Amino acid sequence: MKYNHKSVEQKWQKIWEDKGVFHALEDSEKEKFYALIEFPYPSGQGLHVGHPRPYTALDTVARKRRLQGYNVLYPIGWDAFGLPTENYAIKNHIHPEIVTKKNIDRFKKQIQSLGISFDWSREINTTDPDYYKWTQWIFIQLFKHGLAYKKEMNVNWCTSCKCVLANEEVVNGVCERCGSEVVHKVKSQWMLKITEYADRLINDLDLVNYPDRVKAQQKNWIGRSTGAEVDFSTTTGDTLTIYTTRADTLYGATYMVISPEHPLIEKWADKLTNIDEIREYQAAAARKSDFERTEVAKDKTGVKLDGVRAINPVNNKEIPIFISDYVLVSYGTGAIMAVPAHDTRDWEFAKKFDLPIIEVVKGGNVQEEAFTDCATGIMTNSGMLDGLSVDEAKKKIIDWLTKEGKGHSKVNYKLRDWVFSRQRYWGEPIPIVHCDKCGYVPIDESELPLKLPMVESYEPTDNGESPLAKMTDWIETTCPHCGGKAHRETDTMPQWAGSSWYYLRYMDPHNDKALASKEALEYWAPVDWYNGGMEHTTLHLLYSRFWHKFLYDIGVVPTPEPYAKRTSHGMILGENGEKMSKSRGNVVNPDDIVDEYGADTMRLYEMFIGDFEKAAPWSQASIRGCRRFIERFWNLQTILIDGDKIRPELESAMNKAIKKVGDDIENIKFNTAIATLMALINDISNLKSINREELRIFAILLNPFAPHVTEEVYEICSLGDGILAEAEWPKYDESKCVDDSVEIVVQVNGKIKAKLNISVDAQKDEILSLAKSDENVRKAIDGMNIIKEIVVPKKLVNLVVKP
RNA sequence: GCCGGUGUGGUGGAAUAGGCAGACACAAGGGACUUAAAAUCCCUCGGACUAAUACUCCGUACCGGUUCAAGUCCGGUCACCGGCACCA
Repeated sequence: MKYNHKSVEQKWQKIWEDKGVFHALEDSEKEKFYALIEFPYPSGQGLHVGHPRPYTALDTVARKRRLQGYNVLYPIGWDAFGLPTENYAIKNHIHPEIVTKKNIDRFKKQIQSLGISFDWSREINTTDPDYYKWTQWIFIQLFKHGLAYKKEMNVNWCTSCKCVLANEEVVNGVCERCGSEVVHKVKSQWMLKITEYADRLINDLDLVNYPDRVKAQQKNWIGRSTGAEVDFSTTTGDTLTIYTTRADTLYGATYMVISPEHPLIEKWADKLTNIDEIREYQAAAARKSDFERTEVAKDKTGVKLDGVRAINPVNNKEIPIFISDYVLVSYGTGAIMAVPAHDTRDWEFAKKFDLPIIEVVKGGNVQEEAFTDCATGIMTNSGMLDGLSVDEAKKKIIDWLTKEGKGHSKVNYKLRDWVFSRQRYWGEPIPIVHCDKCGYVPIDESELPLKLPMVESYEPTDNGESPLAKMTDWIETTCPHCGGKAHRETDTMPQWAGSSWYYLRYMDPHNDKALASKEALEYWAPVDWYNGGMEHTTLHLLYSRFWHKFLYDIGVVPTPEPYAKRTSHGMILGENGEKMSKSRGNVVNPDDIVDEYGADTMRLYEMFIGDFEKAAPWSQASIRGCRRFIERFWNLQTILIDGDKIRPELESAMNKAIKKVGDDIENIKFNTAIATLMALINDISNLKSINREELRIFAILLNPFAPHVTEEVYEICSLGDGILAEAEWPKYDESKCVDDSVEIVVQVNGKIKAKLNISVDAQKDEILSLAKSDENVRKAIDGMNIIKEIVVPKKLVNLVVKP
């Protein structure tokens, strides 16, 4: 009896669709379970085998939860704004809307062939005006609350995309998307004040169940540090404020460094005798691209400011001031006190410019290298701080500075505000107009959505303006505030906008009064389980937590965090162990696998391939093992016998399997869950028979992984009215998970000498005497003194002997 | 440099809370069935020493430690992967 996956899979997919069995229920009394995968970007390349890994994983969880009686929401949609589509549209002279539709159709067909239990009635699309209406609405709320502002600033500019990038989108000095060079440009940009939420984005990580590596990465990115701001007076009478985390080393400051962009330089220009040299250094620093700036192991460079000196507030000593690009204008105050004895960068600089190095913390040899250990050092050469530990000294000096009005404690973050404008066509228009009289004014909410106008050309402009800037008809409008002449914002939102709140829309996707109804939000929020890639940890995941917290603050959503639990899948690599990509020629298309082996085999293999959280190379050969397993399951029909109870010979194995498979699915150990089922089918094959109850349970356990073939067998063998229709996830009996007898290992001095089958409830003495009576053991202990006897019930015996 | 992670057979990978290393698969080799092949079924499968599936020894990146017992815990080293990177 050959298993025909094509007809069986088509049959069940049609039944599921016709009956709408995966539609989440409104107004249900049942407990809810909201599972979420990161919605895909519908690229022109179609799906590759990496996409279904997370989809299948949460599908397995979702299907199991349905069998456990939950009202499950497992939705999908399309994150469809973005550059590749736009670039394709430009090249082929097709409107991006048409390209998007074509790509979505293809993705949808491919995903549907896998039999994932998505609720397609809630499908969303970020480029749909009915959807981006609410993206724009959120932006307006951000604006009204002062969290969106426009600012002239130095931005990252991708030379190939011709578009600004957020800090998060610059990787190793190049564009995250296309790998092209990123340069600095001064432009007026829309910004979102994510920094206002920095503390809560760190602290509230305690409220959620994320993997430690995700939490660590987010904390790292936000980069909170606690230190102090200290005011140094200068010989010009100006105050130079610096930020430091080592206020304790204030007596060791032998010079100051300010960034090349520091505003005091302009102020001091006529007092500086070497201003030409300084200007030259400033210009050189400005010319550097991000790539050059981030290059490692650079030599320290800088120029001394001749004509101005700073005064150390603790001892009134005059010290020189330098400019150097190792001090960043965008962090702290853009100025530092340099303590070469206790900071490696300052040490390098001091050695190069031959500046004094004064030890103020004992414990190292500061002439050889900077001593940066805070834990063990004792203060010295530090007046009032002498003899204190570093921690004590920090506290004392900050108290002193505060009292004297010369400084105060201060928290700083590496996180910067989010650069939110893009000079491209295929994104949400920013719903703001500029009026000469009223400034920036949001359009009236009743005017939403502000639709993208049809344009002739989506080509980005070389002068750095959005393609929309050429649309004079569209740009010219009236001010919603005063009715006077105004013009529209021509930049669009970044791709991250639509994905920052999409999980809310799934809860109530067709609502035209609100982004989702209060009732839907109350019932479904938060997302119970969100799986996604590690690459989104400091981008999408952080952005969406920020937006959610804002929506929480203005009373739109009922929970402080969007996602209760986060898991992360590893990448599926090509057969050669490298990342799958078109250029490497190692891309595997899931369509071919589904066609040849079926969706169930494909799903099973994706889950069996290895630890879900780790990367795993694809192996065409290994798939066959999964197909064999499906066929062995299918062929259980041929050895089916009557019986409505698990037979004693399978009782322990089946109870253990129910327990193990259930636990493993919850703990994302899908590979061992499947291994357990494979081992169970081996046991069953050895018995050469399976009864109806055993087959029924086996089919239900396998169903979340291989939903088609299990339903088919369930139906053919008349095991019930259908797994989805009526089956419940089986329960196990803990008392039946143990065998009557267990194998006990007998060791002598830690070496295995025998294995004994002993009744589980055998007592210590009994086990010992049985162990000692084994012939091999007797030989090993003969003529020796037993000095220790270790008995671990149900596990082992270890006899420690000496001659 | 800092933060996080990983290192186990020919391969992918197993091994609650320190207790039989290699589950479950793939590949390989041998056999059965077959005119033949495919499919299926059975056997072998870390290494050394062996006639042996008998003994014994070695073996979880490397060095050392704790323990009756270490892939697992501790200290150190190396390699690789991911993130951050002159953040004061």
